[in-house]
Amino acid sequence: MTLSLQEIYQIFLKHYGPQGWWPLIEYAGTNPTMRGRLTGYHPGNFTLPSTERQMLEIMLGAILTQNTSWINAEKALFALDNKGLIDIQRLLSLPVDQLAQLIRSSGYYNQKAIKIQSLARFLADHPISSLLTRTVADLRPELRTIKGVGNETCDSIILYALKKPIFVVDAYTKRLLARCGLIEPTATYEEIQALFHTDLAPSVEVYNEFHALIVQHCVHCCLKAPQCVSCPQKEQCEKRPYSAPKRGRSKKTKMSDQSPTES
DNA sequence: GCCCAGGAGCCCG
DNA sequence: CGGGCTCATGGG
Repeated sequence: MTLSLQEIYQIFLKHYGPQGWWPLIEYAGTNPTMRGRLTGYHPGNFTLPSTERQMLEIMLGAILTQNTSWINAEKALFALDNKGLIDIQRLLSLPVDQLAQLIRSSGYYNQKAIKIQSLARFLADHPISSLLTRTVADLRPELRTIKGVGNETCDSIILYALKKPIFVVDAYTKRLLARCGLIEPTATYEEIQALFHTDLAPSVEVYNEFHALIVQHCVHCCLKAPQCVSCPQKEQCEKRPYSAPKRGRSKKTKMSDQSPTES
């Protein structure tokens, strides 16, 4: 018998506990041993973010962590904070190459510098205070016009920065649901998201916690090579095979031939 | 050294 | 509209 999404949520919450997302550096920074961790920043506190500064930090983190471990993204966030750059106007006035160097630890830093400035440009024209009064349906298509804000980043911004109910789907979500037999491996982002929106009543708290729990579960248990022995729902999972989508490395990127026969 | 991480854009059939 | 390629650092 396949589990429902509600049942999976309850099992994960009981097994892993509240995750305290989205991580905010002021909560990590007070205790150096917490840095780089995905959990424990402010578990159970859904009043955050409470300031526009924290909302901007979350939006920046959403871009910095694209296809990148949180620990590397967070280092870049600390670097920006140290320069007083978690600020829309300062981000815009900084030359893009300097911004790129500051966020080097997050990888793809040239692209992410452009993405961050395109986000900042959008926010300069659409103040966060004005975004907070709008509906999800209204917000989504407009945020998607920002360069570097795709499906997941867009929904992370809406849910975690603006605290409006939309479910964030990521590669982990797809892997988990495909293995459990709740979706086909070919399911699209919208199809997977619709499943959550249909089966769960709209709730910022539940969507927040569930997505964070899925990440926790997939990082520690439902890995590329699944560790089913430690899975809290192993009895009900269909354990279908799932091969991860290809990650651009199929062809070797040789930087070795820099100068064949230079004069 | 190798594998991988909370994607997105672009280009192509 | 789906698939392949590119972008890139740092931790395990």
